[in-house]
Amino acid sequence: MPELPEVETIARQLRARGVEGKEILSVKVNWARTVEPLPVASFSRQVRGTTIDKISRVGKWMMFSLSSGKTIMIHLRMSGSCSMTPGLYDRLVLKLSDGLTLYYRDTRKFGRWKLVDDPQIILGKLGPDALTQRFTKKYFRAAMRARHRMIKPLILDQSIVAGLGNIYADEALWEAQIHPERLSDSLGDDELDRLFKAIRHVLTIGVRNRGTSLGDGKTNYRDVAGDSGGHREQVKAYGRGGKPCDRCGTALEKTVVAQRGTTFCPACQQLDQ
DNA sequence: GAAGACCTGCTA
DNA sequence: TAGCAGGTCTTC
Repeated sequence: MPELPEVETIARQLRARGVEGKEILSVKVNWARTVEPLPVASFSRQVRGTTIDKISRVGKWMMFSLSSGKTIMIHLRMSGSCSMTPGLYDRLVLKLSDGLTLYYRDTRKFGRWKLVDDPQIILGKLGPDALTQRFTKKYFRAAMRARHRMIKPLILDQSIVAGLGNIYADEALWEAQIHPERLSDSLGDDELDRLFKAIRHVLTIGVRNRGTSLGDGKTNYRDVAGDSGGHREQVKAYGRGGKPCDRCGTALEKTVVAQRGTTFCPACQQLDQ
């Protein structure tokens, strides 16, 4: 669930709540596999007593830089979130100085907290973050042309561009009017430029709206305050199968592309170009 | 490119 | 009760 805008929202809110600069007084791990590497005891021992100097984000990774020189790298996967108040499904709890407590919540238990010496070992495998200057039109064109793959799974590939997940991929393709199964090396300059712009646009709007949440259940994204994010009303494609396209009124189609649920407009996003 | 694994909760 | 879900990794 959490993609770039949701992770960015959480990172910003943790900063706003003063988590940076706090000492970690204690660590409680309720689901052992959240933590890597195991065992939990050594994770806790290495983290306790350090200060969270800085919170940052690259792609869907959030990093806590610790005063020890180590880094906690957090990946929320499908259902991870952070809160300053306790709740069901808290898998890891950090007691911080000044009376703050950070609760890591994760219904499906897929998320990970990795303690690493060097974040680059993980970040080095990622393509440029979609909202940084490193992600350029020129890079994007070349990366797409260099491959012969369906465009949707390609823009979901974090080693090519970091940050997009299933929702924003569908949104970007809808906005650029490109069929999700078009082959990457069949796209013209104008189409690639449109998609490049759309990727940046949907993510930027997503951040501005503090992320997206669909449905109302416990498994959905929540920000640090427990809010569901304001981007939900802005979604044009994802989860709108059968509903009319905002652009042309044609019923949106729900299919499966590369094993992922995919919604697109069969009129605006054509396969044969 | 596809399928299975990791998990739980919600919807049909 | 079966099938599905925003992510990634491993193994064909």
